[in-house]
Amino acid sequence: MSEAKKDNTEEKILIAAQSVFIRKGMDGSRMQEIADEAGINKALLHYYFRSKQKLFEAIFSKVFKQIFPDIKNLLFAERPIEEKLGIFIERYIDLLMKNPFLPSFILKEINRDPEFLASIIKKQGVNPDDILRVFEMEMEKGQLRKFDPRDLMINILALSIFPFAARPLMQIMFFDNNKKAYREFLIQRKETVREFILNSILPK
Amino acid sequence: MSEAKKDNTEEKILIAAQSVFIRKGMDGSRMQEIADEAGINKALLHYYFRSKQKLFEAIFSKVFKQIFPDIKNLLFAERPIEEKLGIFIERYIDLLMKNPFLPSFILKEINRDPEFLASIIKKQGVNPDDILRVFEMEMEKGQLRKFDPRDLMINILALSIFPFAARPLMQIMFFDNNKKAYREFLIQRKETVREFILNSILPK
DNA sequence: TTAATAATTAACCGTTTGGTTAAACTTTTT
DNA sequence: AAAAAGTTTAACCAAACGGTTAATTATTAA
Repeated sequence: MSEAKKDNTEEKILIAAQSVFIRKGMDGSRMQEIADEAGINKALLHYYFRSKQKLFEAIFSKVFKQIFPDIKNLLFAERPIEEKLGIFIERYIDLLMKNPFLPSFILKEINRDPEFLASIIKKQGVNPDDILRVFEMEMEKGQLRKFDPRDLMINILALSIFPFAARPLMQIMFFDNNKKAYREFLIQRKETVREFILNSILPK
Repeated sequence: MSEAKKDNTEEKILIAAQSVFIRKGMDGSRMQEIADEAGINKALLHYYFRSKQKLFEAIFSKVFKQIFPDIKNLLFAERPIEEKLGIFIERYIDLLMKNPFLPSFILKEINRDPEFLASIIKKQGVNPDDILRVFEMEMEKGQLRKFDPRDLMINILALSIFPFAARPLMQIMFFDNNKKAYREFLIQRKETVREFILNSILPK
């Protein structure tokens, strides 16, 4: 029985596990529920991934990569910085609209087990310094107002991610719990955030 | 036995429950751990609060109130809007620095059980429309650039809350996991966020 | 002082949970 | 075709969990 079948089952498990973990987090998820959603026996989960922890680590690593979209190619391209930032923001919010549970999941788990997070980051060779250096270079060239590039990075992430992470609360408070209205708002927001960020960093 | 002793035990439970729930969330918390931290028998928890759910609701309601600080008095004061917003941002970030686990806790739980959240909001009579209306009035007076006041509100919250909610990740990525450096950054940020927001809304 | 009431605990209970085992079934190898 | 290896399942297990019970201790009321 082989690659074909094995891959198939393993993939069914990964898909189901991602769906459950991402919605309920490590603590809130049950192995039985994952097995049910994958349409297999619970023992099979342990046959493919020895423990809940191991299965979770596989999913978290996979999902974590998604939140670092293909930013480097974009960032090192030969384009004006305001264009690059605009494109990044739009793409990032698009990514989140397609994966609305992602922000809440990541925030939950990085707070639950920060040390595990640190080990993942090391393994993946994420290098934020490259990004910060791009900003610093633009500042020196006079294309950007001067300030701590980490603030800029965190501002971009905050403005993009927060409306998804806090969605239920925002939706109730400011949109009468109208799902469609909030969705429209998020689409609009791609432009709003872009303007907001660019307005704050371009030299007056 | 009475008020004195009863209050004392009840309060010990509330303090312990808040400490545990806020760090580990509903799913991650154990009644035994709360009992231990309160220095009492587990059965006492059920004697004072019938179930884990009930105890959690008591804590969540209490904590939830804290994230709506005394904003109304401030907002309806007779002051220039930029002054009011500046003060609000500073106070809010101060509040979060004193309660660093609050953002992650709230975000976790509003996503876990949004309907319970809705019921809490109703009970507490939070009225965000009042706030939005203040912004709209300032726009009509020409004191603020015109745009969706909900964006402004969400931007303020995002910029203030996100650095706390995503703290472990940000600290590792941008600060070499240096706790002190990140703390300094957050203190600085009170000013940064204020400038950032005001710069974005005051008429050019 | 004592009866009644409230607070507190140790021991227990049923269920759920992550995980294991041994057997059955399927595919591959010889 | 039969043995070996890999895959899948039903049944089971021990630990952890939220919650209950019955008895004990402390406080209040008579």
